[in-house]
Amino acid sequence: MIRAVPSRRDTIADDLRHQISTGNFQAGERLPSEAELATHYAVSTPTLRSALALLQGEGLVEKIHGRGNFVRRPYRKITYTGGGGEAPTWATPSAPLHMTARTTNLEAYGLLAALLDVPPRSPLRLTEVLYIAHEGKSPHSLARIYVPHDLAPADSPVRGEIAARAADLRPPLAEVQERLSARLPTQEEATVLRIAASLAVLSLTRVATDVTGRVVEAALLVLPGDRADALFTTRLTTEERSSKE
Amino acid sequence: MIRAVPSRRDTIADDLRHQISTGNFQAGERLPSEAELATHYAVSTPTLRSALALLQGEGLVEKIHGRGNFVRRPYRKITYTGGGGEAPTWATPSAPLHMTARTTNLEAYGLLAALLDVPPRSPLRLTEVLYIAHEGKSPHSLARIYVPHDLAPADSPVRGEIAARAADLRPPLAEVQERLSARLPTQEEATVLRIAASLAVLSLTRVATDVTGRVVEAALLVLPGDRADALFTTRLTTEERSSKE
DNA sequence: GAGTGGTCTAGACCACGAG
DNA sequence: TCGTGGTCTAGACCACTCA
Repeated sequence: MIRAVPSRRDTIADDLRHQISTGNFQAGERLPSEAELATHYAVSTPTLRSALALLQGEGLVEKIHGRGNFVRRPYRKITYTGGGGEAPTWATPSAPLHMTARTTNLEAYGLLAALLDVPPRSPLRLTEVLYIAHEGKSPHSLARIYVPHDLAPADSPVRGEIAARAADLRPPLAEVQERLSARLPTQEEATVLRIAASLAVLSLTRVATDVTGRVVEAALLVLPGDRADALFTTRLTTEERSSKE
Repeated sequence: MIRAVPSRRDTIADDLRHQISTGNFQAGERLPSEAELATHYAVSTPTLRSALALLQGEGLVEKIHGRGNFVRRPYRKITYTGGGGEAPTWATPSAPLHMTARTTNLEAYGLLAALLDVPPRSPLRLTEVLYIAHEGKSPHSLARIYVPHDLAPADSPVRGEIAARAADLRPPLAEVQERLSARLPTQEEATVLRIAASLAVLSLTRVATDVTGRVVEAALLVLPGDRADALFTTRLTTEERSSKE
């Protein structure tokens, strides 16, 4: 099942990976131009570019049009902590992420209406908050949070962290559903996050319901696969254990 | 930020997508050969192939070397249900998945040792069960489950479902940790699952601990992003709600 | 304007699958 | 053997970035 003759693309990608991992190419450094690399490896530019595309998909290399190919800094892996209730949505190992937020009011339609469990015919007024997390200068992840307009705080300033969303003046949460899938980013997401279109993202949809059964928040999160993962911890109560059969 | 002039690749991909969605190309059907398509769209073969690669990454098209490009059947989306305790790991909407399993004994090393929380120097004897779920004839997803050898059932036959793993003769579970990330498949995974190397997979690592704190199971699951997602439901108890500040 | 990556061409030759 | 996809070439021309 394994190719007897590895393709030139793979050979080149392996070599570049090795050179990056050994520090021959430093993090943040610009690689030689594609033309130079193609000459060095004695391949044509399309072949070399396909090798770079592999590294790009792994998040090792970032291409910037008109400037060059850059070795990405090793990531601080950020862990999204699921389970809704407890405090920190983001477990940040060292440096905190900087968030920018933009608030918009709109009406529920299509997917949003389904998420918020409102009839699509009688649209609900929503407050959308678009968060872009930054790690240093480069964007890290993306979150769109929708809250029914009457539950949104009257003032909607930029807030320091995603966890500090309007969770205070509402009935307590009763249930949080989080659905995760892996996919490639949309073109828009790839542009905003400055990631390759071939880098997988973790797409997370979170719906929070309060004790009255009303959906009080829906969130769409996009976490690039090379710098974020999600962790769910379930502690089983004795009742659950015994009901397991 | 949006390209004013869409590339030929995108134009062709859009057209093929449209033809597939309108049933002009039926599910399971073979597309015209790449040479024919290239002629039809008046582009060169590499350009046409890059358009097909997009559809492949979306799971709409399956390439089979020497045979052609085939329209994939629409997927039954399978939902992996997290949270460990409750019964069904897989929520299967209609047709159940068929599982094949292979049991091996080996020793914990590297990643496995870390997962099972044993010192890497004194390797632990493990039983590995490799599951491949099939939907009809084509592979669906992949699971590798590791259990300490002394906890594995003496007989290790092929079992009907993944949930029926050795969970009966052990101390009850106390905690389940599930870590999810999005990435591209390894070459091996792509081969086994017959998916494109560019189709994102959901990678799930599950570690179950019993009441004594011992790791009794580690599982590595690979769920292709086009046919599976994961769902976590958290019901908040009153204590958790009140401790939220 | 110089240098970079982005897209595309019009072929060539190789590897795989089925008859 | 024949038709398919897989890989690769050696350019061309366009678009973006920066000085």
